[in-house]
Amino acid sequence: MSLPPPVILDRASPVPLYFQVAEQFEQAIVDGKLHPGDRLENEIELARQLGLSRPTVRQAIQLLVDKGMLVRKRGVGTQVVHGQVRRPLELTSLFDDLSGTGQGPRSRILRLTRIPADAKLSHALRTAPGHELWALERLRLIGDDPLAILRNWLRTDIVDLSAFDLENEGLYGSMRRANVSMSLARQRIGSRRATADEAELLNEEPGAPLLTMERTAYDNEGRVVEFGHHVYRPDLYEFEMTLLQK
Amino acid sequence: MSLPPPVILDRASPVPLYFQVAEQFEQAIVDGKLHPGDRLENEIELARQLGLSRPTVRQAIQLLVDKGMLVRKRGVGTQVVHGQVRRPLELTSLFDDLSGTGQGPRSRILRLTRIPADAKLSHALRTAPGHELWALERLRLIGDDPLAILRNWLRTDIVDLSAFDLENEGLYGSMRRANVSMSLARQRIGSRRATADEAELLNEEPGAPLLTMERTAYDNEGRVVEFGHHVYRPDLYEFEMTLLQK
DNA sequence: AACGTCTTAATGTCCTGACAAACTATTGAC
DNA sequence: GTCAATAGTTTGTCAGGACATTAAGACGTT
Repeated sequence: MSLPPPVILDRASPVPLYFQVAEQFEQAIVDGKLHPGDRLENEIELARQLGLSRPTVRQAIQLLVDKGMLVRKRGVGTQVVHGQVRRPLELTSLFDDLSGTGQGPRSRILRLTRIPADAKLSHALRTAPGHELWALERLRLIGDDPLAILRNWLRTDIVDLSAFDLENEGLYGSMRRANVSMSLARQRIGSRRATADEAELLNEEPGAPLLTMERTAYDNEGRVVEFGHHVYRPDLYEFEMTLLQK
Repeated sequence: MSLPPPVILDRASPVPLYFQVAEQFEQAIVDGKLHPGDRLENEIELARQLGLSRPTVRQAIQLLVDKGMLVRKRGVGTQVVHGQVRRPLELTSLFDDLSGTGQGPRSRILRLTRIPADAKLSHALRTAPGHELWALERLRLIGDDPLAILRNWLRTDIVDLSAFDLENEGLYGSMRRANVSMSLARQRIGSRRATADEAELLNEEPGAPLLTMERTAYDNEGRVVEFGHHVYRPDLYEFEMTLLQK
């Protein structure tokens, strides 16, 4: 005897039905109502219970399969994955999430100025040399401990920045408000020694190892909208990610 | 006037039709027959030209959208993405690819022994303390330059390892031959100072920064099948990845 | 030239239906 | 008890269809 599917559908909602189903199954997994190893009802039975078509149910399940939360096997069924995937590294997580709860990370703006692009920046941002850019530099802290130095450069003709907006909505929020959409970003994670300035800002010794992350973000038209270079104290930070077999 | 779709379907093939379509579109993008910014025929017309149903064509397109090669927009159409995604970091790329071509990286086995699991390893591999493990340590080189020290631990009851097999097919190949399938892996990328031993092996100064990567791989049943800890010379290596907007 | 409206184009969502393939369980023969 | 064959279960693939929503272009008016 299996549980009814933990789903209540709202056909009046603008949220697609397949998405509602996926979200509620995901919530059931996260909440512990569905446990690793649990098997779902077969697709035809699920569709019948939910009053949906089988393709719609399959589409919902596929979303969770893509997220690594469910696994399907022909002739066997659909099962909640053992060892749940933690939230994968996503585009927006590259920007500071000013959730403001508890003792989470926060950022202090060190500098926000307009500069002409030098050769390196004009190459990274695909602009003409001398093109005007925002140069944003922030110190990221956990409590009173410095965690990272975040440097970002953006074209001034794409987005307007102010210290006030950055404090309230973060860089990503400012870009979204300027209707700058990002569809993909390339990043490289590496390591090097801290410079004297970085060491001082991060309370490290000069020459101490730093974890580095350099990123170029593109919009839907393939234009570079942002270039960033971050350095982190490796004793306080590491990049965690989940890889799925394709 | 648009080009015919670059697709030849083989209905006798065991490869699903949607997959054939996706593969051949992808090939056309990679080969330059389709350029960034190019728009595909609309779905209905594509389906007609290919003699397929629209859902089948949509499934093929969705594969390439998920790979970040195509982008769709309601009311507008489907377009080849500007700024193609490079091959994303995948599970198997974590293991050495002994492609043996040119001056690619190669590995020298430093040690392959059976050891009883200590507390840390039994925790990482979810075994009882004392459980027998393979301890594999390799030095990875580019030409004559040491690049990385790769350490991996696996349960001896899951896979058999030999220096011969590792030289010929790599760790991943050995696991595949033992029917060990991995569906996901968690990894953390960080940085720390080199120990004296590591520094000597990597031709670095003691205390030099190293880029580190720790990984736990799981099979389809959620069991830990491998635990690895790699350290890289950051002047010779960085992790590069592409993130897609979800 | 700018703006609003309408039409057209294309994708997004959802449905019904059928058959194939892989996996598991059952049954019968030896 | 073992093995092969068969049946049952479930997902995978594919087809055809309809309506909704979003986006862009054309056209008329100011």
